[in-house]
Amino acid sequence: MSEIRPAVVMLHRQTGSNCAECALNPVCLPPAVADADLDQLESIIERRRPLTRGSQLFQQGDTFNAVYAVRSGGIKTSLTGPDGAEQITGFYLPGEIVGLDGVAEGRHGVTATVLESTAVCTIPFSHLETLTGKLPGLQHHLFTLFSREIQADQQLLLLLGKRSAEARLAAFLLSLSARYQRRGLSDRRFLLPMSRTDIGNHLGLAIETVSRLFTRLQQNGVLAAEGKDITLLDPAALCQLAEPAAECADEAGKRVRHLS
Amino acid sequence: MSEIRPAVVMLHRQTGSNCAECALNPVCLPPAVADADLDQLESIIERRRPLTRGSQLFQQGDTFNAVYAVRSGGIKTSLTGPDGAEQITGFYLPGEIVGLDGVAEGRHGVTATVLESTAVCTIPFSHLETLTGKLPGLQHHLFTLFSREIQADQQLLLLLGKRSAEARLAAFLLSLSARYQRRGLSDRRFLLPMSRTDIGNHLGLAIETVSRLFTRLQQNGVLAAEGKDITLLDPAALCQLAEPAAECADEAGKRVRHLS
DNA sequence: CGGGTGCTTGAGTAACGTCAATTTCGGTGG
DNA sequence: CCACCGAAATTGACGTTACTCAAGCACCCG
Repeated sequence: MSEIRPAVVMLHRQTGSNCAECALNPVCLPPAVADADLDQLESIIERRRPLTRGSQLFQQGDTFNAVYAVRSGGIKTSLTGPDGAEQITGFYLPGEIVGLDGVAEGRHGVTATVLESTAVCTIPFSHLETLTGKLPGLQHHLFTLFSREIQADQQLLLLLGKRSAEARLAAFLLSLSARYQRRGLSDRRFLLPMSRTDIGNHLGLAIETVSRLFTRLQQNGVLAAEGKDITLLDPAALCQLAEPAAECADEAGKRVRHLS
Repeated sequence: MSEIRPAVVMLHRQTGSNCAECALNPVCLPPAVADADLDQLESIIERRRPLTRGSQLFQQGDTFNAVYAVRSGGIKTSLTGPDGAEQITGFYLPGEIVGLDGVAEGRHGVTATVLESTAVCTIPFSHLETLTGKLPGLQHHLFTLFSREIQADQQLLLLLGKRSAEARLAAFLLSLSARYQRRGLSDRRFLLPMSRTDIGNHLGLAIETVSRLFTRLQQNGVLAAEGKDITLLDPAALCQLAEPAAECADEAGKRVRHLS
């Protein structure tokens, strides 16, 4: 419909074949490593050919060998209960690290599934661990990544435990927006790498509820959605919805109240 | 009513004034450290006088300096949204480590509040980090602790996203039971260190719902509750409730179906 | 003994889930 | 390029779970 293509695709070929050239450098592992040590890090990283939609990086219960940096595309991690109920615990965008949960028991606690054609860097954890022993900066950075994962999960707990369906979806979209912006992409328009079903699952909502919410947000002029192509028309309003009674950063001095 | 006192109190004076003597040794930091190196670990640990109920170990937003090992008592961590909504993200029992989330931003992402008279070991993180650089076993154990925290949060996500109120409470009680057992205490009878309000908050339920559930579980003979003194009469039934359609370890060969 | 806090119980309701019927989209082969 | 198929998404009607509001009770601490 529009001539402008969403910005997501831009990133694909900017990720070079080594860390120094990689466009994701600032949001991945390397920032904590001095240039001189970068080749040590690189020597342990394996790059595989792109994975196709629906394939799995690892499954819940698999022995834990490596963590994975997403180079392009997207990954979801999900947890299956004994009764078969599945909860998507997170979505991982380029530059983010998947699989950190597996260290504890030596087995992965979640299943990692590819959302769209996706390239990853495989980082064998035992090698990484010996390297962190030598590079204090890298060790600290790895602690930071663990810690960030914990904080993300806890933010989601707040969302699932205390927020309305509307607030959950609003917060989710804002989170994606911020993460795209951090990678130098548009924070106003982006392509959702996941289905509505996945969004609903992740937010603890029925898919029908998610669908109705998208419809409502469009009716209220907060966003425009053409399938997975999302444009945030009024981020401030979205923020109001996400965090009732919070002071949101407003762009044009307007305050927006709860929409019916 | 009964002559038997709940087992929780037993632990209090078994925690010696150093790691080697500490009864929690197997569930805390030291298992990964050779005896020869234990004094190095001890040298960085500070032991404070016990904290009183309601006091705070740290607050959300405080600069991150240390992590804390619970020696006796109990701690809750909670996250407050911009609108004031509060979500309790976890409860920490003796031997568990609080504060790992703070590494990422250098500030604590949660507030840690004391539930009952509680003693902690303060472990300055910068010191711990230099030590982990020297002791690979300790480094790995620390990664494990991070990872375990992530897995706990993700299990809770599954609970909040996919389970009924009844299943949430059942799973919560079983989790506590297992953790007490791990510390050599009774898995059948224990004292809840937290209030019903806290339980409700943690599980994303209204306090009235929690209260009603306790009543119902007692009517069904699954457990007996006298205030915070809980006795699990039928753990297998509780497990059935926690994980619909799962095969629970049953003690007497009886299968229990969903109770109305 | 009083006041407060925490817990229980009941009645009414709202938010969200379930079920079901269409419609749209994306991929595939003719 | 178009026709077709299945999966994904939308929309509506209805049902249920768990929340809210409200009242009463039990317990702890001063």
